[in-house]
Amino acid sequence: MYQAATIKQIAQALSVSVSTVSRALSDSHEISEETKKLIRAYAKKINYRSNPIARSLKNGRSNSIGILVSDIANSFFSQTINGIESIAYEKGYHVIITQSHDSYEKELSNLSHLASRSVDGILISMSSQTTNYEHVKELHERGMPIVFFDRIINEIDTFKVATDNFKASFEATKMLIKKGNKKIAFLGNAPQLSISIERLNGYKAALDESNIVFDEQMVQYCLEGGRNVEEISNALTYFSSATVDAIIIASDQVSISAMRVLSKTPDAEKLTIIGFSNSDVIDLLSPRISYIRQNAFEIGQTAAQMLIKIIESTYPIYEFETKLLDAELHWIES
Amino acid sequence: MYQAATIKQIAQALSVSVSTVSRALSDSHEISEETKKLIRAYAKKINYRSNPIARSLKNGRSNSIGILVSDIANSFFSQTINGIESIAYEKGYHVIITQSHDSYEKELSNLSHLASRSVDGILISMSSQTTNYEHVKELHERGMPIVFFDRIINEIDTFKVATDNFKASFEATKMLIKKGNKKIAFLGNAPQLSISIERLNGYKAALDESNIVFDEQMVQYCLEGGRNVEEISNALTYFSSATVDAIIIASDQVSISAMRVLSKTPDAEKLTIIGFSNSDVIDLLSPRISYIRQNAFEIGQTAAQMLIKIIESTYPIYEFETKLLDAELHWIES
DNA sequence: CTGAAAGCGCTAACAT
DNA sequence: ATGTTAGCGCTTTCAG
Repeated sequence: MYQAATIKQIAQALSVSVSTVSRALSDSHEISEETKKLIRAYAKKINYRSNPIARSLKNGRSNSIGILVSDIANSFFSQTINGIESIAYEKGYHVIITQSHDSYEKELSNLSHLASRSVDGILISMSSQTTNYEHVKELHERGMPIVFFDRIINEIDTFKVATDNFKASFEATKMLIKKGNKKIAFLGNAPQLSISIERLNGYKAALDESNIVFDEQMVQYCLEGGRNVEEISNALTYFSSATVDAIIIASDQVSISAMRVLSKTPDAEKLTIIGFSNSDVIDLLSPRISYIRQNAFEIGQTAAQMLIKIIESTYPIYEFETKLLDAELHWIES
Repeated sequence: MYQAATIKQIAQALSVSVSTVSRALSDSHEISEETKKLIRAYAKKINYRSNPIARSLKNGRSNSIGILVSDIANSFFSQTINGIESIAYEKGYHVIITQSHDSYEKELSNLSHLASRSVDGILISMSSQTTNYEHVKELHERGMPIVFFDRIINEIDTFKVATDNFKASFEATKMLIKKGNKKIAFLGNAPQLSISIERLNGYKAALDESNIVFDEQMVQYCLEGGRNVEEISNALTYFSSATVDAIIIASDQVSISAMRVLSKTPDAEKLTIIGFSNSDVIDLLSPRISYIRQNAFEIGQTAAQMLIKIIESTYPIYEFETKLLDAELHWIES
């Protein structure tokens, strides 16, 4: 097996103490330039690299952060992760990615896995099947730095980053109205998710502003977050039979799954669809779909910056900010 | 700050020694059932979790494996990662994912990052811009367990897993020929990649079997692996002007980018396209494209199993296997 | 069956 | 300017 060099070996080889080596390598001012040079040269020669695990044990920090998302195959999340990584890397942190696949059980086990002190903080986007937040609360109360992004929860007071979902949904709905659609339906992810609630509120507000009466029947949810195509198929069939003009789809995965269903639906062109999606091929799908693209990369960057701020803060932080970023509406004339 | 419970605390609280606690928690046979029960109960009560960093330092293993892929947003890779995770999780390993974004520099720094972070082994799919393999060789020679998947290299003797690219490409080309296409072009990723070479060979063999003379002019490569749309656009324009009947696209990312270009090309329907792709919406794109879907999840699982086998092997391994998995050809009649 | 003690590699307070 | 020592949390001989 591969045996890495240690400061002890360097110390013995040069007949100095380990502390001298340690200090020399961290460029301490209390070591003479000569010895520093000597030690650095030898360290380089035997290709010494400091053991991060030992250092972690010593100073109680692992210099790694955990990420919990529902699915990395989801374009929104893979883009967010790229944003997170760009900041983490720059600041010297490793990133450990875990996926809940929208399962509460998986979320639970991933969080406890991450929490067992191997990460300095966690970036969380909630699973769509989670309705009980005790596990996150406990983690937070025990002092684990946490930042929520995308699917945030109000129950915990910390930094949060997301798209301005209300605004994005409001504007999308207004656009649908402006284009002459009368009967507009809303198809969401699980109802307790922040993204579902905020996007529904934006939708309602837009209807309201145009004096369209909100109709409870025009709202359907996908409890399994778009994984279950049948769920979506049922909702779409229901909307069709209710002679809906347009649908706003409030989730990336649901948008894609809905497109799959619609591609096999004869009269799909009659429906105007606008969906939240960060898929890089959303504009190539048929039938055509207008879409709302979130600023995923920047959401990731912001979340990572916030988390590292908490981790590196010497004093406890009591003032937390919730940052909302604008999304882009891409209207496709059909 | 968050302070985790330690075995020391348990020991003091129950007036036993730390070693007793350690042994009790690892279910050693030399501890009485009574004390075990007592200790486990208290450990559970204060929510004790063993500190993996301390354990790593002690036994020289981190129980984590590193992954290096070009891009997690690529469906093939996100599916592969899911396969890797399923095995890793089951066997008690953490997974640290890094992306090269097909850059040689990034690959270099990620690998040294992973190595110094003391992962127990690394799963590698080479960047398309890498032509010098010294960095990987050195890592391997220093004893780091490595398994290559998808984009493998011959220069290093270890376990490897990939699609049977020759066969997949051979069959796809045969299908194109069978469907009456005469002039068949090949569009690949970077030419030194194993996936490019093997798929080109399969293409050549199929032409050969049908007595079609191989024409060097009918082969184009994308040096930037599909990131640069212009590169692809040029290749496609070139093929068009050469009145090609069909194109086989030998890379996931290139397939998607090519579709983007073709969606804006007037006579795109005249071309028959067949591309390697694991995108979950490939069948919804327009124009229609036939596709070769790799068994990504299983590739990931196999690679992870191989790596863990190396890591956990007590004796050095000298016999290495290269496993090739079949892909599925999805022919779409247009 | 249980305890004492060493040590994994590193840092830092406390000597000298 | 350099050395000594203790200790981070855990496992594992070695001693009872």
